[in-house]
Amino acid sequence: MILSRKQIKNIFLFTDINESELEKIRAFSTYKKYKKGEILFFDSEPYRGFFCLMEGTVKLYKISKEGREHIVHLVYPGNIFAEVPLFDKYDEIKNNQVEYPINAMAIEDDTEVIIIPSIPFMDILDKNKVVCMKMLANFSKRLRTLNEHITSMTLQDVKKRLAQYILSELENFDGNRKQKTLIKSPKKNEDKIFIELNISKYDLASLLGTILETLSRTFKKLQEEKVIEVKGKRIYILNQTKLKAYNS
Amino acid sequence: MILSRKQIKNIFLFTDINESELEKIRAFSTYKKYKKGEILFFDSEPYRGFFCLMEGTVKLYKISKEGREHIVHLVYPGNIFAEVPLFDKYDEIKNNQVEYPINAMAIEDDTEVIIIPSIPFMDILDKNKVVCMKMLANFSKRLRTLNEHITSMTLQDVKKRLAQYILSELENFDGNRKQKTLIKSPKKNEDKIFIELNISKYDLASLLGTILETLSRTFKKLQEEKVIEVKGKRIYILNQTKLKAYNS
DNA sequence: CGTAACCTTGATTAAGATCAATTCTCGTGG
DNA sequence: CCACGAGAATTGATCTTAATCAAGGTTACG
Repeated sequence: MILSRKQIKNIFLFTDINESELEKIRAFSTYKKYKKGEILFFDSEPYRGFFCLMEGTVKLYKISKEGREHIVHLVYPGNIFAEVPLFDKYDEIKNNQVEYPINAMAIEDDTEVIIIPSIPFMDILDKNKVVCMKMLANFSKRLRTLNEHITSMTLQDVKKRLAQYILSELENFDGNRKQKTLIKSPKKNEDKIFIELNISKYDLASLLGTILETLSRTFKKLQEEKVIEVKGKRIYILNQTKLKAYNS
Repeated sequence: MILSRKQIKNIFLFTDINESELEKIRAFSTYKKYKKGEILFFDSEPYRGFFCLMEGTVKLYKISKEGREHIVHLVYPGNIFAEVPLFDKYDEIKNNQVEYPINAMAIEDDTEVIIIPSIPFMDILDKNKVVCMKMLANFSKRLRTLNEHITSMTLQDVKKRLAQYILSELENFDGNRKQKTLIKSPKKNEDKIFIELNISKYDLASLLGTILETLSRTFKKLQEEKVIEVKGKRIYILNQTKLKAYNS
């Protein structure tokens, strides 16, 4: 299957590109579809280009020697990933000496991607200042996210991190997310605001730098404090003020 | 004081730029010198441009509500910092609505910087593809570093993190560091390899995501295991194999 | 309606933070 | 050259958070 140019324009990196360049991209990229749980690439696997996510969700994660997993980043449609090696290891890429720096797994069924090979892409980049600037903006955003991620891992306990996560889900997604999720949350039902978790609790634990059991207990604590109410994947916000207070 | 063009060329971002552009940069940038412990900017302070480090060392760090500090990044001469807002908040910069996302402190005497204001710099960037590509490479490198940082914070205990730090100091600095440090370490003395810590143990603890007391105890453990020997700022490596074994 | 995946709960342990008291080191002035 | 004092580092005792181990419960879905 080949994607239409229109679909490719859904990737933020390519929204402002002209039709002929778009056609080139379409020509040299490959399309793939994954089921939930399938691996896109492993850490240390040979690098074969970067990914654009069209549909679904992808987790980027590391695994420790002992087998514990930590999600470094969640990717939503319209965004790209595994683009880092392009710019600091370009010479090695030409000699096929580069590896993916992380693991990537689809965590939804029907996760669709296009894979863009490095060399033709660098050609596009070379001719398109807009793409260049968008890539810079992309990196800036990611650095900001990662900085916040580090800060919350090192300076905040699990309860605070969870509170922060719930709040970030609540305060309407900054364009990182697709419509689908936007519609889902936050919503009101019987006068209660709620969010709908779009990842498993296992993945949420891993994203918050903890384990499933601890997450479960932390949810319980927040419920006991009448801050939230957990019903399966739905989390009702009972006291937003208190929730915000956790993070100063 | 104004820096010479030659000095500005020491900044990796500007090594390949032409003389007239260099002169422009020199003209609109300001020079500053700091003593150990002085603040370059605080988290949330109004953004007034990015920094190029000429001499000394700068720590970029966050502080928790409770007062605990975590160093997110150490900057060495030749490198730039606080450049992130340029690319994801440029419009807000024009309206003076942007803040520094982190704290920056000089941790050496005679720390010298130049400060580059945003708007004229974006002009330079717009006309110089090389600068653009270097900025991309810079971001890639930083993302890689941050990824590793997160991974070690979340998946490794303090002993492993310390071992990793010592090893990274040992395996000769990848250009991030200036000559000075390169000469200092690693060295041999009475047939023993050693490194010389170039930051205080307080800062090292903060960089490793722990506190001084825990760092001290961890050094002790590594000494008891005959892996290293600590003499003030000097760390002798007694068993490099064992040191490497900690990180798989 | 049965099974697998997902999640919760309890008991125990371990790592590391906190609090508190010294000790060490090194630069400065007498 | 020595003494003093401040900042830096060490050590001990205790407490807290979260990981681990183990078992049981829930939910979704064929």
